[in-house]
Amino acid sequence: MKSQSFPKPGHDHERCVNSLMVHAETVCRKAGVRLTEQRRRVLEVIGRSHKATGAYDVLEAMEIKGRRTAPITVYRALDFLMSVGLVHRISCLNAFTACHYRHEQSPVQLLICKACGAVGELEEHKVTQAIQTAAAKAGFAIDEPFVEVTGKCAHCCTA
Amino acid sequence: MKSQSFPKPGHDHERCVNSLMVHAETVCRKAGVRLTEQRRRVLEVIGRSHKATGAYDVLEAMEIKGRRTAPITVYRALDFLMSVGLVHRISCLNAFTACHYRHEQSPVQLLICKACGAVGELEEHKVTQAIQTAAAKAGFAIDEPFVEVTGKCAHCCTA
DNA sequence: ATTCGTAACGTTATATTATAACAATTTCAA
DNA sequence: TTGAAATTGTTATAATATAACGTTACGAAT
Repeated sequence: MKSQSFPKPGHDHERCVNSLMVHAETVCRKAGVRLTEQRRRVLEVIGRSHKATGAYDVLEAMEIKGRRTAPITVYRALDFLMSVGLVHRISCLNAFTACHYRHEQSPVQLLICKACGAVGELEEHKVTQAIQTAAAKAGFAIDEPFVEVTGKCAHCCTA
Repeated sequence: MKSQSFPKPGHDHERCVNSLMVHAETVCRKAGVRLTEQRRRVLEVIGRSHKATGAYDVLEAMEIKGRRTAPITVYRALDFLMSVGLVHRISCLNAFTACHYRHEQSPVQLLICKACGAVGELEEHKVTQAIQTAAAKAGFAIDEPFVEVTGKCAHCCTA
């Protein structure tokens, strides 16, 4: 799998999800943390699309026979998944997206298509470096750089 | 006033606020939009510090003799102020900060000090360009790039 | 100066997103 | 197997943001 990309419309998404879940197992095993049932379910729901998913959307999708779990359950799973780099938060939308690539933990740039809702993940070191340089000039020590770009993806541009 | 910077601790903040309000008048006059009393009050409150300010903090600060305006009033003013570039939204904090510089409308990078809460504003074209280049490679047409960097400011680093 | 259309604001209600606090359960290792 | 820590359940509530609709203020055109 590529280390960065925008999701192609019509790609084999089932493989995509399978790969995501297998990867998740690997990541958690290596880190010595537990990918529990709840966490797996939350990741599966978010991974079903490349779109931004709200916490309450996840909640709804996890509903079984009218029985829904509490919001806190989803938020706890999300916090865990973000801590291991399997999910990205999209602040400007108050939403989340699964990390479908292998850039675990390193800074990512998110591209958010306003037309189709898809979220692309980039890992451009030049962007990160430019931010690092700019921050350093101001004497600012970076903890985490969040880059979220709204716009129109290639597919929606041509369509 | 510099076009970009991190607020110096101990700077003359009163001048800072005065300058902000004068600038706001100018911007609005030029744009042919109205800096009404409510909008002015909201901007004044936000401009009082270089920190991130929540909408409900503004609400509280605007309270006169126990009488507070409705949240929507603040949000409407914030939407207006953002539309003319006098206020920046800080998505990762669900908060807002006054724009103390003169980079109206062009993309800005926000530096958020986790120690003292101060927010710095940069306008580094290299950052914007790096994002532009990266997005272009992915065929993505940028609408707006949000860059929010958390960390520790120069003053807090040495303190 | 009047009036008329639009922009701004007031008012009430509610939607959406996120967390607190504490009890019960599960897990894994000693 | 038992005890500490991690996870989850349960209930309640906090924090952030918007909808809908009526009223007022403003400014341009007559």
